[in-house]
Amino acid sequence: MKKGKATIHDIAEKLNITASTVSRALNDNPRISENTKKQVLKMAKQLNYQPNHIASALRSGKSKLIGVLVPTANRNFFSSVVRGIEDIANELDYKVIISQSYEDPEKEIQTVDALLNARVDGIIASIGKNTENFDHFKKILEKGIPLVLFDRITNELEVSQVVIDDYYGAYETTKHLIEQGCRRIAHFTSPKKINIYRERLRGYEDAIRDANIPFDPELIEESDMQLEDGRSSMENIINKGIEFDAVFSSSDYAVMGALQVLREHKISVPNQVKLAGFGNEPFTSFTAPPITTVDQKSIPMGRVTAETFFELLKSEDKKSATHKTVLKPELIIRESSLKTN
Amino acid sequence: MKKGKATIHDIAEKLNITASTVSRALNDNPRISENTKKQVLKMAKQLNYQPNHIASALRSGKSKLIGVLVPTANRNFFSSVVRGIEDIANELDYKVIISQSYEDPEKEIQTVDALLNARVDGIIASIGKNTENFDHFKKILEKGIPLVLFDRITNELEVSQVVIDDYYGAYETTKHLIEQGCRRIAHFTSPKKINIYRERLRGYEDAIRDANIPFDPELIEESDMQLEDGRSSMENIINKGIEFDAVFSSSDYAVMGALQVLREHKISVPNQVKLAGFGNEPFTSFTAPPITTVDQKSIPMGRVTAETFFELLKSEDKKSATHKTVLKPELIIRESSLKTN
DNA sequence: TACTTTTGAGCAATCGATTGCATATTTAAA
DNA sequence: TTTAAATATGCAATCGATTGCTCAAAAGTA
Repeated sequence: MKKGKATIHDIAEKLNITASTVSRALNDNPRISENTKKQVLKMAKQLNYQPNHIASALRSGKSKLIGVLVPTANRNFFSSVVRGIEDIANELDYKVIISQSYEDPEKEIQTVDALLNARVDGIIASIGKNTENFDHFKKILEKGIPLVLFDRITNELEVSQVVIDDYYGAYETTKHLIEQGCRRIAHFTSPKKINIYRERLRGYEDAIRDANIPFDPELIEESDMQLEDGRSSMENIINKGIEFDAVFSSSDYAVMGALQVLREHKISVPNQVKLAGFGNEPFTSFTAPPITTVDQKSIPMGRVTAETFFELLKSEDKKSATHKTVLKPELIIRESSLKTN
Repeated sequence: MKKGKATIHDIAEKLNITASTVSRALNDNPRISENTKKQVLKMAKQLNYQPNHIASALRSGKSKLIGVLVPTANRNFFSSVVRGIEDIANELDYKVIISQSYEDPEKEIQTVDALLNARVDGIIASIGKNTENFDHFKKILEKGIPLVLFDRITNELEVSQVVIDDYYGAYETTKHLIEQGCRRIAHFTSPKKINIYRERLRGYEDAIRDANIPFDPELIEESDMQLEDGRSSMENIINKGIEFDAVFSSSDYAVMGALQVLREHKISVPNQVKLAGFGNEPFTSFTAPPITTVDQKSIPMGRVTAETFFELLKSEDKKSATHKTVLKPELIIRESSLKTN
């Protein structure tokens, strides 16, 4: 029984062959006879041999580890994407290392470094919302290490990316609100320069214009989009006496804040004001009334991201293997946005 | 610039010393002179040296990797614990590998094996609710690999564990409902033989008895505790015509289901029936009315679990370093359980 | 029978860092 | 001045698996 770990050398010794032969047999190398392979496999089982991935990683340069970098692990969207990634990675015998940037650019840089140090075979990331310099991501690319971005992306990098069609999601949502009779739709967005909010705003604007409704900048509220921010935004609009009959928020949390404030002001949803959010956070279906929102397809996004990643990993020419996938989000219509006959 | 990666040998060559000296210098070994250390550090920076953790792991037998096994990564409670673990692990230069068992005992076994194969330095796990055989965990212990369990534990294993005081949480919640005037409190629980539901049931029963309220088995509903299950349980009770004035559910999801059904039956919460859940899932504060629940201290639990883990890792004698931490949960009282004057 | 191929395995170097055991150089003590 | 004790490095093996190159034996060809 020894110290517990059997190595290829132990197998080799028992069988009176060399470790190289054992290694080749285990890797099903055609240069080894069937007979030898059979014996090796049998002995491996008998000795309860477990390959040492670390040794193999050192020699082969492949760690079978993927680094996943998300702003925070405990947000439903991100943890669901991680789940999707892990689903696929495990099927292919890869392990997922998870790290968080906490939306802090400094920490994001360190974390990328740490992942690189851990010798991951590649990185999947969603960019923190305060990140404006992308040198740390460029560094990954320069090292020839596969990189795939999802959801929070940037155009400054030539990388594979997986996103949902934020523009479409926002356009459809806004259109839906208009169809329900709304003409003065407030929009909550973020001043942050990240793709998702920008695209959603664009979708909102276009839908408004296409319906020949004048765009009123007074109806746009910028904030950090947390629940509290949504509350303030709503209060702002109400206090300024701005006329509005709907709120379309780029974040479910912010729209939740709006709902609370409306309740407090005894403004009825959806009778007087209709609401829609974005993200399909679990809670949106549990509120009273349930909130209309846009599903971001988080688990599929994780799976597609992982698939994109492994394609890239296999490809010879990283450059030309770069491509962008756009998933269609789904408008989930619930009571908060429905016309009350 | 070479191929990009500088090794200790490159540093050694430039400085006309040996790799051993460089290695010692980088590890701040007292046997190396301050002067040499300074030079090595300087050259390391100059060559942009990044230590190869894989090589170090192979030689030292320490991978600086922790395996974290959870039923599913995208449940708020688990992802928050993972976040807490990651917080601490990162401070100590450890990386976290995450894997999921999907509540499937078979998959759980495979996953443990995979983590062991990845040569993690230790494992932190929460047991799947269908797991009844613990041999795979015993195997971890037999190999002398540190193991810490959190939340979903078992008494069949002599390991360090971190849990909340489920009994206390349930007792306090039930007591609170009684204080609000309830006498016929239904309890939703699971038939699964796992510690958390058993303890919560015990807390419920004791609180009832201590208040001299007769225990009525008709008020106990067993299910898998998902939202749909909560709905059925509530329907059951209503349809059977069982008298009740409160529901205390061991799961927030199930109590959410109950709330929906009560709404549909036009039974007013908290006027006619009071509600309390367990878990403090984010949505519970967003419902109408907001739901009273028990906070499980997920992020602290993650941090404490990680701390327990690292203590164990450092300790010489794994056996005696085994200990159990019990965190106090917090009853979060919200409108759903409050007496309406 | 003599010569070329094919097949199956072994040898030894390698991946990069670590570490027990020398060894050389100083410094301190006798 | 001689010897003992520190101090600073070097040497070489090691962790376990992989792989280019070499070589012997068996099979095929002329």
